[in-house]
Amino acid sequence: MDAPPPATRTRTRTAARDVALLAGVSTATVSRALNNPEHVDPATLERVRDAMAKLRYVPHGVARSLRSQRSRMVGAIVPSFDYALYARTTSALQQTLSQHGYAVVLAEHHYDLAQELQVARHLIEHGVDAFVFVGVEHDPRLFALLEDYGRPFVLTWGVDPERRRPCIGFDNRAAGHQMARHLIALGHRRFGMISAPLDGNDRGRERGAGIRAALAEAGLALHESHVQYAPIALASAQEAMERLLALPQRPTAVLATNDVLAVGAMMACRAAGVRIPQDVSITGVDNTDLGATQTPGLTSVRTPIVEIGRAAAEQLVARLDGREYVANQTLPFDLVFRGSTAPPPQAPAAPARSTARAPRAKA
Amino acid sequence: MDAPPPATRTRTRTAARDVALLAGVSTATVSRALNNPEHVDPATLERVRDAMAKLRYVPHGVARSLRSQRSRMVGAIVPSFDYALYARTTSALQQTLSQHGYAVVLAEHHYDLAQELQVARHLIEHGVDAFVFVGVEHDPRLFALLEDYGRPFVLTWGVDPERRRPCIGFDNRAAGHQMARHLIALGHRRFGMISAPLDGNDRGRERGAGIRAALAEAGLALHESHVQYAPIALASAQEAMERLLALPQRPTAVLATNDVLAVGAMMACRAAGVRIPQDVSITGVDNTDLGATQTPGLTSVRTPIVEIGRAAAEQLVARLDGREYVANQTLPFDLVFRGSTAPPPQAPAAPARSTARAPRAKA
DNA sequence: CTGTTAGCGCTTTCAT
DNA sequence: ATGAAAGCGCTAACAG
Repeated sequence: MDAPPPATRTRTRTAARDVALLAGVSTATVSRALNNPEHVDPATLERVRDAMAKLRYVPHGVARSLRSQRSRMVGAIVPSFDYALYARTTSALQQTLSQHGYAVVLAEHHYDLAQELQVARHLIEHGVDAFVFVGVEHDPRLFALLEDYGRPFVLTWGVDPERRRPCIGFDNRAAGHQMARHLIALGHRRFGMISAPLDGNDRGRERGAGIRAALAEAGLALHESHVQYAPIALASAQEAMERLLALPQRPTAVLATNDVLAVGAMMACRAAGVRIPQDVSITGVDNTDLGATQTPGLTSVRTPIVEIGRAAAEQLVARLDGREYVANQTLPFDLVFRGSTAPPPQAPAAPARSTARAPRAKA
Repeated sequence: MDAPPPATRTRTRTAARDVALLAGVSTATVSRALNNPEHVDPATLERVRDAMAKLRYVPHGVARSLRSQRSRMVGAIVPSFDYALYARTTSALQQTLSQHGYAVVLAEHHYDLAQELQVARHLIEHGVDAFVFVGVEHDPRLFALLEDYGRPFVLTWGVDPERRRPCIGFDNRAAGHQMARHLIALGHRRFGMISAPLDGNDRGRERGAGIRAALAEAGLALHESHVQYAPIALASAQEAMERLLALPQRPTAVLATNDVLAVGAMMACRAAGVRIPQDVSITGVDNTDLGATQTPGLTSVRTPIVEIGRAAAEQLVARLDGREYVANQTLPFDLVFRGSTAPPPQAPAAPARSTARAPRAKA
């Protein structure tokens, strides 16, 4: 229970004026020494720099921002940091931006697009120059706000097929589609799906859509009772899988729209004594360490987690500098096959349409 | 390959002056309506608020910062976001700060205390009001800098025994100590340790020290060949464990100073056909999902990941508001026992000092 | 190449 | 309760 003095910023810090005085120049020259050293006489430059060093001068970025209309801060608004994914993307973003002298202001919206709008407003108020968002779909008022305040932004983790706005991501639908194809090729015919709630999550929705499309193309039904929605957390995914396991026509393969959900499903199987992959195959998306280290390892989609962050940073820096940039980037992904997928218990090797049942040994 | 116009902040945004004009008041009153509404006549207040709404006025935080000497931004400088831990703490920090109108500026230093100093300097330049750091130990110049610029800060994830600076964390040494005690109590006598590199990581160092102390107190040796240092990543931990497994006197229990290292060790065991816990027990620290979901589950220490972030935010807000605050908080932790620990292969139930070997069945 | 001047948008005395 | 005026620290525009 300490009773400290209120946090006051006492002694005024050394300002450009102090440096100017010591170096015998004007503040304008101090400013130039910092921002356009090539326009300063080498001898003068040295005097100024000496003075800066002597006084340990740190420019007042806030004053600079007010005058120059640029804060050199970028807002990163992500759904959540609980899922390690966005933390890693943000880390890459931060590292790259930092190399260019930009700072990252962080905010979460917890899959609430209305809150995302609020948060963006706050960050504009705080003065950020540009934004990175996750997902392609947002509140129209968000785009209006960004337009109003002339803030460049880039959408990540998805692609806008119509290329209306700058996007850096990959084709989530294709990812779901390919994973479903993999299981179909293994001989599965009875599927379950564990999806993140669709609200405010276009990545999950696209992945699910890809899965549904692949099954439909193969003439396979995915009854809604075989689709479970669960918040992105192990416990809720586990419960979702329990419901799937309790189904009369239990699926032989369960596709989760991300690794956390998939691992939650694996936990449910372990608890229920259901063997993976002998009794049921499970797949995730994102290829996280969480999935890769399971026993058996989780078959997943390797998504460009770090590349997205880096590319987003580079695009924004280019734009803020008025340079050319590639507005839409579709990055590659690929499937990583591990032990969690195998042919179904009674695998119909033949491309039968019905739930055929021909006994077959598994690898 | 788009060639866009340079990102210009065109049309000057609506400022307090515009609101004042529309409401028929001065900018001073607009300011008061925002910051001291109780000092404004209710009727006037309403007019001003209407005008703000009509113009969708968003205050210019940068200008406000320059004038008021407070940016309402807090810098969070963490070692890395790759280890999900700090992301979760930062998430809690951000949520709490956000409720009080503060934004979080994020930076990593990758366990380089010199870079941490640099980064802090940058964030001061960007104008943050206060800082959160991870760990108790830092470059003395960092503290000098913070002192110079009058920036309050709180150190997290550790405790300063001498209570010289505000700290919110837990006793890492005790955590390591208790975990080692657990394994000793199970009958283990030959130990290995996988530690994060000690440089710039006082949490790891303290945990290791606690482990060493517990072993020493039990009269057990921990030869340096049985201590492996590995960067906090699965692959390097796996290699470290491989070295431990190759030892002539292979340990029956391996203590890792965090969950990532422990899981890496588990991977090495699986690859080598070494059974957990029958052949070797493994423990981690931090009780992450990564460890909890392994087969068998990882015995670990539940650390106050979220509480640290929340408490740090609350302390800083209190300080910045000039309110009282608790400078030093030691939060509790506890051990979580899972399947990765069991008595050693040939457990000497008796408190033997030598590497006795009496056959014994395991649970 | 360098200095002078003005002012970014806000808050804050100091009057009234 | 409200307004006028000053100025936070810097950079941009313009002279010279």
